[in-house]
Amino acid sequence: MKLDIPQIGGGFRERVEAIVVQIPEGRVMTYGQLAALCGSPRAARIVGGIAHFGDPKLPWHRVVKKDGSLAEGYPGGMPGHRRALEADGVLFGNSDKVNVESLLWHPVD
DNA sequence: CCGTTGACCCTTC
DNA sequence: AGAAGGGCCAACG
Repeated sequence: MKLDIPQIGGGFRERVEAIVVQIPEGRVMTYGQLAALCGSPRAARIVGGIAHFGDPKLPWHRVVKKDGSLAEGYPGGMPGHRRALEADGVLFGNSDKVNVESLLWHPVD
């Protein structure tokens, strides 16, 4: 046990969740992108912690790494994460990564 | 207030 | 292109 991610009292976690819940289907975002939008571009790790202890109802499966690789902590590991993205309509190539440059979404869009 | 931790990111070999 | 190490920031006890 470590970072339990406390209740909504500061704003960082609330801000991140607010963005993740807005990610449309078939699109993906990077932890660094979310962190930057919330005000801390270097707090990508914090976003990851929120992803695990945050609201499971949010589409965390649409959040991937900067290079397009999937999260290892996701339920089921990379395969489980890949299935979730495919369910959203995201197609994978021969690699276990997604085309971030093409699927990367932005809240202003 | 200080130390520890993490679904990461960046630089370098 | 892949692997290894260090650093970053926010939150808990």
